[in-house]
Amino acid sequence: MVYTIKDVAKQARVSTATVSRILNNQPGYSEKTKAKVLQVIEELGYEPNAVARGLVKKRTHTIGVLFPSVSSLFSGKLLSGIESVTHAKESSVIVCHTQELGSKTMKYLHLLNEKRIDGLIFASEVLKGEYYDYIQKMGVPLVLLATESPEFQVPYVKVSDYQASYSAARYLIEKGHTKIGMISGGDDVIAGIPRIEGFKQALKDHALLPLNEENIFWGEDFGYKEGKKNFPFLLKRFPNMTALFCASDHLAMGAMSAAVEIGMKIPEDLSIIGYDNLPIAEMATPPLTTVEQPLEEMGKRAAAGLFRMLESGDKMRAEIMPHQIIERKTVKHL
Amino acid sequence: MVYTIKDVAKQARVSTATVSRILNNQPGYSEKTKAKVLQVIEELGYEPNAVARGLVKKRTHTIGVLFPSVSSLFSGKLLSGIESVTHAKESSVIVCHTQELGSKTMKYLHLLNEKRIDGLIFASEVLKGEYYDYIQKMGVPLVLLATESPEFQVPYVKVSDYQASYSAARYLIEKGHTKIGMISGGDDVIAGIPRIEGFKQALKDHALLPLNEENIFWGEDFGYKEGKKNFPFLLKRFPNMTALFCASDHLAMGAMSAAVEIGMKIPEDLSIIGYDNLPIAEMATPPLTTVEQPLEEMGKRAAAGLFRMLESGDKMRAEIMPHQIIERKTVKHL
DNA sequence: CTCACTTACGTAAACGTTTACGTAGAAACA
DNA sequence: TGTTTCTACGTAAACGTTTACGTAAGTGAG
Repeated sequence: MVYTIKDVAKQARVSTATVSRILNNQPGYSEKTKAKVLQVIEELGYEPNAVARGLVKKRTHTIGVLFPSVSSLFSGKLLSGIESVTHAKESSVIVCHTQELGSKTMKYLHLLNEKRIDGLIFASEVLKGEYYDYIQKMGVPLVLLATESPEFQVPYVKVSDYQASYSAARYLIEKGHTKIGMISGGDDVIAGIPRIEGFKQALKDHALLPLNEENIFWGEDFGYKEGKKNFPFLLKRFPNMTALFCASDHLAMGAMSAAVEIGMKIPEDLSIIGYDNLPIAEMATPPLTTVEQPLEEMGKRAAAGLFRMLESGDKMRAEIMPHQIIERKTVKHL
Repeated sequence: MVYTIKDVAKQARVSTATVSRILNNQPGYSEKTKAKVLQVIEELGYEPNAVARGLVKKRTHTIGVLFPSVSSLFSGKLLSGIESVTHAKESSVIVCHTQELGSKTMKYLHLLNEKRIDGLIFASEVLKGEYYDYIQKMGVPLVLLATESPEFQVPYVKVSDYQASYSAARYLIEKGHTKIGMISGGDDVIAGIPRIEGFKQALKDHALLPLNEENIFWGEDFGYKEGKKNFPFLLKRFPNMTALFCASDHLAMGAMSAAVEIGMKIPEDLSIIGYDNLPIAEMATPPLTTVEQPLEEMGKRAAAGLFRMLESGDKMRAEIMPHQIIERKTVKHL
């Protein structure tokens, strides 16, 4: 048997209004009735129905989070951050993994709209016009996480891919490297191009490389297999390379694996630096030097910003999170 | 402006009942009115309010999932499976990460109860009596995932830890090893003890080891650091070990790292087999041989079972999922 | 003692659906 | 033609809350 506010009211010989007031601690009752009502609540094990409450308050205390994939460490860390602040706000999060399929994304958006979520976090994927328009219609606050939108003005939380890549390259240069290669993860506007540009700029600023870009391999995605597959091609094009910047830790792991398979030693024969600082970076042999994105903190910030928008109504502004080089064992000082 | 069923009814000059019938395609209207209503819906961009619907139908099309941690690859894979079948059922999943804190778990349970979720998946943690009792009171179907309950009769989906560990040990034996060590991840009844017992039984069945268990190191948890920290202790106790079974891939990665740091070669000097087959296993250098748990499939099964219970009302029975040895490069044939 | 406030409630409408029940007209049948 | 059975709806209650509004009793000032 699950009880309602009416049962409580009846048992305590008061009206439902009074019970509701006590529950939401608003004024308008004596200490005596409060005690009585609380006692009845305790006895019955009554818990308010958030669905009914949501209906009248037009607030469900639920936010939606859209990820391309939910099973990667990357999403996991972001989600962990989001979830912890959301829970602290007495709310909960509905996760959706779109598998980067537009149709799935739209279907999720409709579902979330029907559920009348309070707000939305859109993570690590590009915000298409179709999505944006629909979210506008939904009328809920939106924040982008680990991505940004050149097209629409939407608050976001991310590190600067350009600057972080610049840092990675400069780090290698400071360690005495001059022949530096890069394996990129794609040509998307968010994480693809800026990382390449940051890398190139660092080399240029130190008057290092020719401009024909034979030292950059443009991959298809950011995965392990891609890194493993593409490393040999890059090496053939650029055989005297002494250091390599990979646009993700997964790519770096793949490249490292390919390198040791052909008998190279890391970091003696080749220095490698990754990007993300996923837990695997620490577990690699040797442990991977990489540039850290504070993923969990980013998730927290995004959620905190969303709740601020919800509560105060004013817009959140973009937050550029600091990145950081995590020095481990894959870069050799020449 | 967000429209309601009343707006649609008014515009289409019918009653809300008719609109509702059309929306839920129940009989009771002509093709002509249906067309008219659908047209109005289209024009207004009306979408039904799932909150109101949930209130009267007493079904929210939302399930809850409780994880100890949401940022591990392990949870990620499980969640991915759960999420995909849940979405196929037009439902959504609320994730909660308890951080293995009892107080947090109870708080989540209350939250989920207030939200009137339809069902609950409880993953990879032991189901305490307190939780079980409360969930019973909630009156929603429950399935355990990657865990089981010796105490209460609750359906679960998992591999047999005992058998999987037995297989791992037997695999090493078949490769000619006789001096086999193990690093365990704890002494809990679910994943700790059974893996140790399976391992011991395999050795016993092949008349291999003495019974004093100096070849087993009982760790505190299943993490990388624990593996790294404990490997040297085990090696000291059991110096002529040629093969090692670790109760998780993370432990194996840690042990591997510790081993190479003291100059050992894998698999020449020591063979290692892990447990889980997380993505990192493939990315390790050398790639880690391990026993696979089909995590994503397990997530799918658990969710599918939960929905079956919801729809048909009958109990789901426990499902033991098959495990499998994934042969990679960390085990040498003696 | 009267008047104005305040306190402590209760009443009932509203939130946006679904659905049991009722009914008018058409169709079918005898 | 009269009776019955469908079909195609409409009416209104119900789901479990919150909250605007009303009101009776108590309190304090003059």
